Amino acid sequence: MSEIQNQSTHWADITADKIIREKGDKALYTCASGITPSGTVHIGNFREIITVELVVRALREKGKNVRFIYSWDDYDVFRKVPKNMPDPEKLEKYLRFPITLVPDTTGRAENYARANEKAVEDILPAVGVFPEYLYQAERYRASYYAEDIKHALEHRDEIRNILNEYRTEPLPESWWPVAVFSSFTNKDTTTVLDWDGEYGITYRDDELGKTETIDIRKTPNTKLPWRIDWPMRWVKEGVDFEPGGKDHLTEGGSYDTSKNVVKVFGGEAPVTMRYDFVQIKGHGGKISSSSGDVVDLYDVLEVYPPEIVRYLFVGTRPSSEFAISFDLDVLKIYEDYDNTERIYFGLMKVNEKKAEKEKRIYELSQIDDKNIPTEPGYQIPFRHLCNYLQIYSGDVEKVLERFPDATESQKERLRVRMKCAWTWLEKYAPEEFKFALRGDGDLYEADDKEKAAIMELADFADKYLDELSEKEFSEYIYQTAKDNEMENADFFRLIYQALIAKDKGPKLASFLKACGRDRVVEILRRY
RNA sequence: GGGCCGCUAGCUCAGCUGGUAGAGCAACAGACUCUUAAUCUGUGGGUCAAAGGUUCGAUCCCUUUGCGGCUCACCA
Repeated sequence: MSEIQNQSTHWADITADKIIREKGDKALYTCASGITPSGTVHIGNFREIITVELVVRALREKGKNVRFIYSWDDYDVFRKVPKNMPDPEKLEKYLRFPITLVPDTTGRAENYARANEKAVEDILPAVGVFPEYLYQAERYRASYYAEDIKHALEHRDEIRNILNEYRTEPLPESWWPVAVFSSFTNKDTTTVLDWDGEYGITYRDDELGKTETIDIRKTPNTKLPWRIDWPMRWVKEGVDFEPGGKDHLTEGGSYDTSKNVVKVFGGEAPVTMRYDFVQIKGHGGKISSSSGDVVDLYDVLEVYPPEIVRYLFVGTRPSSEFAISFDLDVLKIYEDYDNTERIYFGLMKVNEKKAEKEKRIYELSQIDDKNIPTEPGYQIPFRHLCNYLQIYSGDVEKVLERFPDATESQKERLRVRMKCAWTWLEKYAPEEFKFALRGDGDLYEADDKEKAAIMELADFADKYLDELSEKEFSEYIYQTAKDNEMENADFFRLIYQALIAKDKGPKLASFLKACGRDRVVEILRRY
C-alpha cells in the first residue's frame, strides 16, 4: 500500500518522502516550526511557517497523521528595541527582560511578545496555515521542563564538550547549562554559581550583587540556553521535521551542535532543510531594517491575494533566495499565477512534465486543499483590471457590472484581486501607471481646432465604440487625427489630456472601450 | 579561518535523481502611421566560469582553481 508511486517532483513532496524514509513508518509525524517574537514577525519568518505547512500538507496527502506545531520562543531575552515600536524610551527600561515580561507599547496585547504573536496568529488562517501553538514562556515559567533542565545539569560536561567543538573560546569550567532570570530584576544579567545535584540552583544577580538559591521545580526563572533548549524540545515533542534558516544550518551553527546535544536527551535530530532569506523589492523607503520598518504578511496580503502569496513560496525552492516585489513586477507575478492556473485547467498547453509540475504548484498554492477551484478565474489581465478600477475610481462592484459573464466564484475572486490591485495602485504603482478620469468642470484648455477633433471622436464613439472591435475602432482614431490634420502623437496627447489630464495613458482603443461609450461621450462632449 | 550557495543567451533566471540546452525581457525583421515595461508573427544569439577526472555519454557526479554572495565561530 505504500508502493504508490508519487511522480511529483515538487520539493514539498520530495521532503515528505524523505521524512518517511528516514523516520520510518510512524503513527504520527511531528513537524515543527518556531521563532522568537522579539519584534514584528516579518515575511522572512513566514517562509519557515509556510515551508513546514507545505510539507505537512504533502505528508497528509500521503495518508499520514501529522502534528504541526509552532513554537513561540517567548521566553527569550529582549536584546534591543526595534525601531518600529512606539515609546522606545519605555521599552528601553526592559532590556534583558524575557520578552514575555516586556509591556506592549502598541496597546494590542497583554505583553510585548504576545502582541507580536497575536498579529501572526490572526493572519495565518487567511493563508491556510493552522498550526498548534506552543508557548515556551508559559511552559518554562510553569517549570514544565524542570526534569529536562535537571537532565542537562547532570550532563554538564558532556554538553559543554559538544558546544566547545565549534567555539573559539571554550566554555569555562564554571559554566552551567542553564540560564536564570533574576527574581530581583527580571533580567538575565545573572551568573549561576552552583547546583546541588538535585533541583537547587544558586545564582548571583550581577547588577545587585545578591545571591539566591532557587528550586527549578518551583521557580519561573530558569530556562535552557538556545543550543540546549532546541534539541531538548525535539525530544520532548518527538520532532521529525523542522527547517532552519541558513544561520542555523551551517557548520558550527545551532543545528550542528543540537544534533549532538539531542543524543544527551536520548533522541535524534529531525530531518531538516535550509531555507534562504526573502528579499523585498519596490517597497519604497520601507525596505531596510535600519529604517525600522519591516514588511510583514499583512503588507504582502494587501497587494497579493492569499493564493498568490502562497504561490510565491510554493514555486520557489526554499534554498533559493527570492524577492517579493511591490513594484511593476507585481503585474508579472499575477500573470505568472494566471498562467499556472490556465495550465491547471488545461487552457494552456505545455509539455507533460511542465504541466505536472505547474499543476502541483497550483494545488499547493490554494489555501484549502480540499476546496480547490473547479473553474479558472475570470480571464482578464491584471493590467487591464487596474485600468477598469481606475476608470471607476476603485468601485469594485461597478467594475464587476462590466463582466456580466463572470460566475459567482469568479466574481468572488475578482473582488479580492481588485482590492489588492487598488491598494497597489494607491501605494506602490508608478505615477505613469496611474490616472483618473476628469470630473465635471475639470476641463483641458483646448483650442478650437482641438475641440473639433475631440467632437469628431466623440461622435464616432457615440455611434460605434461599443459595437466595433478594438482594432476596428483604432482605425477611427487614426482617421480622426487625419481628418483634423493632426499628428498622431499630438492627437493621442490631446485625447489623454481631455480624458485623464495626462500626456500618456493606457492603450487608447482598449482604454476607450473599457471606459464604455457613455463615459467617453459624456466627458468628450464637454468640449 | 570553517562551511554553504551561485556562476547557463545582452539582462533576469528555468533546467534536480547524467542522454550534447529553454522561458520572459532586450535585439533584429515584418504586421497597423502607435500611446505606458502596448499587441501579433518570425529570426538570430550560449566552448552551460576554467581545467582535470568518472562514464558509452557530464550543465548535472568527483577534484582543483577563479570570481561573487551568504553564514558560523557572541546570543537567540
